[in-house]
Amino acid sequence: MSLSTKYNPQEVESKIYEEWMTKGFFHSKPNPDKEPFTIIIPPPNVTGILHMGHMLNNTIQDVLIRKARMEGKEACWVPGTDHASIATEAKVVGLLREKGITKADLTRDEFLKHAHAWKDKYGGIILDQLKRLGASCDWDRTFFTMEPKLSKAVIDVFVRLYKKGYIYRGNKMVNWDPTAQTTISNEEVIYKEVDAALYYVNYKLEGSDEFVTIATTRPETILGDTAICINPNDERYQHLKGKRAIVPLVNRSIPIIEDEYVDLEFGTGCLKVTPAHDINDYELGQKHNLEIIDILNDDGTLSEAAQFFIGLDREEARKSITKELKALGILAKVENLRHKVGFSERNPDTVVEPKLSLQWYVDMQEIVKPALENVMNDEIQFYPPKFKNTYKHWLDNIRDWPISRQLWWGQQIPAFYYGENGVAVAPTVEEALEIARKDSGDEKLQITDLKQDQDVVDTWFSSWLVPISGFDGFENPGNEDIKYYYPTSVLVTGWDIIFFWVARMIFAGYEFMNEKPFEKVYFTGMVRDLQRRKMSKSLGNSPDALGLIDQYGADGVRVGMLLSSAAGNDLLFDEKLCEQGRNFSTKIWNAFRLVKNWEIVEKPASQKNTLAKEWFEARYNQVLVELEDHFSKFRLSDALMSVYKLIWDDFCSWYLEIIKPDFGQPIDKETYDTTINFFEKLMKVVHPYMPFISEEIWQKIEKREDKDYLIVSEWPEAKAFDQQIISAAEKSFELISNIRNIRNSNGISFKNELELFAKTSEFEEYSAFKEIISKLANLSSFTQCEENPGSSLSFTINSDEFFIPVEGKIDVEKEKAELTNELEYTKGFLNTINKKLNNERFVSNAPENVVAIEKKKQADAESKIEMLEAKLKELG
RNA sequence: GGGCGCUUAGCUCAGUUGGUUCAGAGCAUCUGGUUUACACCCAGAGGGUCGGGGGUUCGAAUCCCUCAGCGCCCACCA
Repeated sequence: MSLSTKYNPQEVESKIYEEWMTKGFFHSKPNPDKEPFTIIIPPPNVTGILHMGHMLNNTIQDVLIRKARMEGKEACWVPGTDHASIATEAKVVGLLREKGITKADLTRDEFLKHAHAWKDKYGGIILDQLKRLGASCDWDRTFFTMEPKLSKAVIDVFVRLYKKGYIYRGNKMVNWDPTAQTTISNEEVIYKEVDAALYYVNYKLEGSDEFVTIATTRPETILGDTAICINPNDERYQHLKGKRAIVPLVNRSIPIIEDEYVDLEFGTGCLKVTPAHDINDYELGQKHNLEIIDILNDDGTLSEAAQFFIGLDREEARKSITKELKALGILAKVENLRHKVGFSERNPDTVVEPKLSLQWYVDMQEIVKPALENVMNDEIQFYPPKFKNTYKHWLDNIRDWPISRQLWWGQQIPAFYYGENGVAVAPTVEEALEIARKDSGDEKLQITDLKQDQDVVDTWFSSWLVPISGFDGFENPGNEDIKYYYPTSVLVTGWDIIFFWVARMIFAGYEFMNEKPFEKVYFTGMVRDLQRRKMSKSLGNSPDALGLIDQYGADGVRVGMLLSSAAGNDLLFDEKLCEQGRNFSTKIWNAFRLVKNWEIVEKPASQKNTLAKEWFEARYNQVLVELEDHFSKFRLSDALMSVYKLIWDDFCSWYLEIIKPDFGQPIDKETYDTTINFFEKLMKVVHPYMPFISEEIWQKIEKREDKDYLIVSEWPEAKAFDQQIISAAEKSFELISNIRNIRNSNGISFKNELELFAKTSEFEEYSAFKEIISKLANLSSFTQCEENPGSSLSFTINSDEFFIPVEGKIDVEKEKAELTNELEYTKGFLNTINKKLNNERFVSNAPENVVAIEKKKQADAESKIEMLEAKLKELG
């Protein structure tokens, strides 16, 4: 079989993925003979396209799932997409606008028709992109959070929690996104520092020519003022107590109230109170029984209630009113102020407006309890554990969850209103009718008398259920899937959604299944650029994910991403890492090509080859143990690095170089077979990281049976290994390196054979590797000696001395300088050891073995000094 | 304002219970090498008083205190 000189990832990857799919290797079903290993994907937005964050996150999941599959577990990775109500609705609204259609012109059904059409056409592209990455998801199980079954679960859960008293409707201050025109939760508000202005405005006191100056960042809200507040302890304003002031422009008379909430230091110490447009003002208003004047429409323009600037946007109104106040001569001054302003997560340019409104809430007080406890006691383990703190802090301060959204794309809230104040919460209108009739005692109520709530629930109110609803655990609580796969094994997600999603899934798990949703949570970091900036479209610093795969191959990109990403750490993405990944593919391919092209001959293996095989076998098993340790701690980068070095350094640089026949010579069959077997073993351990090239080589090694694919092969089990041969080999390799170093620093070409003499008590050990050393260091002889054979370069390893005779071709002065350096260093080293050993307290307190080690170091250093001095003397 | 975390080589980071896994890795840099699997390569080298200071200890990158710088989360002053 001939192998192409160049490895072509594009061609190989699509072919291999196709084969895996056809053979159904990704599909999982409950198998009582196997241990389940389950991952639920963090469902990407249905409108999304693959970005770096997805690539990192899903590569990690794929590594874990592939390893589990090879370990003989029933590996099930459930993919899906999230309907992402705000994001998707915004997208559809935007597209309709381009066609000249506004949402207001459409009925709910018409709008949803458009939305579904768009989703069917473009939604889920991201899932195909994940296939390019090599994601081995069970695609037969793909879910969509708005598909009928999952939506039904959402509705049922709503009703269930309502009946339990956990869901209520309340009129409170909420965060309002005027662009999307919906409520959003606290978690969806992003605070950013902005440069703003602080306006000082004079309010006339009622029945007087005096005035009081307030400071505000939002002069447009003056129109909704219903009080001025001072701190009762403020010496400056004692005279204002009990008086009233006049709101400029609207000429409303408002009370001057007192509250210690007011900060004496800030502004003038006089606070204007607008209960409709600020959370703190609202609370003041409640406390002091103030009127609430809402001067804004839902879209952020000024309402009739404002009296002035009606229909003008908030920002515009601010400018206009400032002008007006200035004209009236009551704008005392304007200062620059840098302060934090809340923006909408989904519309990053939109300032969130506090707004009083009637919304549905989940009461979190009870539901949170088991969720906190079971993370703190590690029943659910966080990697890295530092996120337990963040989690606890949030849960300790948790507030009720506003779940209604003024959108159409999502699950409509199953609340039906009738009569004056009647509300019936039920999954269907028919059931609601029954409840309504019973509650109201009015048997004549008809379906047409019921009006369903127009809002939908928060997207997270559906995604918090996916570990359960993904296995149909609500409608079919006892089904085989949910019994077998739940709780899932590990959740892999970014720490940025720890509150949005992770915490809420934990609540849901305990609330609805009475069991955790997952055993472990692996938090990935954010992918950033080299300047630590977040990847973003506007910065243009986000590489094209698919472009990277085209360029470096999926394997290359996967390796590139995982080379430097410890759990919880942000990944500073550098395309060079992908290059390194691609180079690794090429390296593996070339090594395979080398071996495959050897001519094979029936003859006994040389001692050198046998030794090399024994050593590599041991080394391989040693690395397997390392790997298990890394994997058990989710150190995926370390595990990858172990494999990388095993293949590149141990296998290619040492093993293959040792057994490589001279040019044009054949190799003995036994060594060849073993080497091919090593390839199989190496492809297994690299497979989770580089699924494509490993499978390709696996298939090229020999003709395989139909089901004999690497993806479903057995993960190798670490066997007991010979530690002795490893350390002996390491000694020999060090010797080889030393000789190479001598060649290098003295300009002796590798082509010149050298003689090597050793003055050591362990000559037997070295000479076992004689053939190997001679080959890799190009020696003509390697013999034991008692004394320096003369005109030699020499070096030591531990206390063994080695000599290489060179016929006057070396630089004596340079050699002398090097020796002197080393002598000085060793003397200094000995000095510190002597100090330690002369310290009575050290000798009497430190454990025996530690003292013994120091004594050995002392002896070694002493003999080394002796030797170095002798050498220097010899050189003159 | 409350909380969490970080600071180790030029860069990105490991370093678990204080001592032989202790000063490491990868990348980058430098030197040398190419008719022989691979320049997407091979061989080799240099580089850090572990942020500063103090303490505990026979012994500290590791534990404690303190200072400085950085990052993040939460709350939020109009």
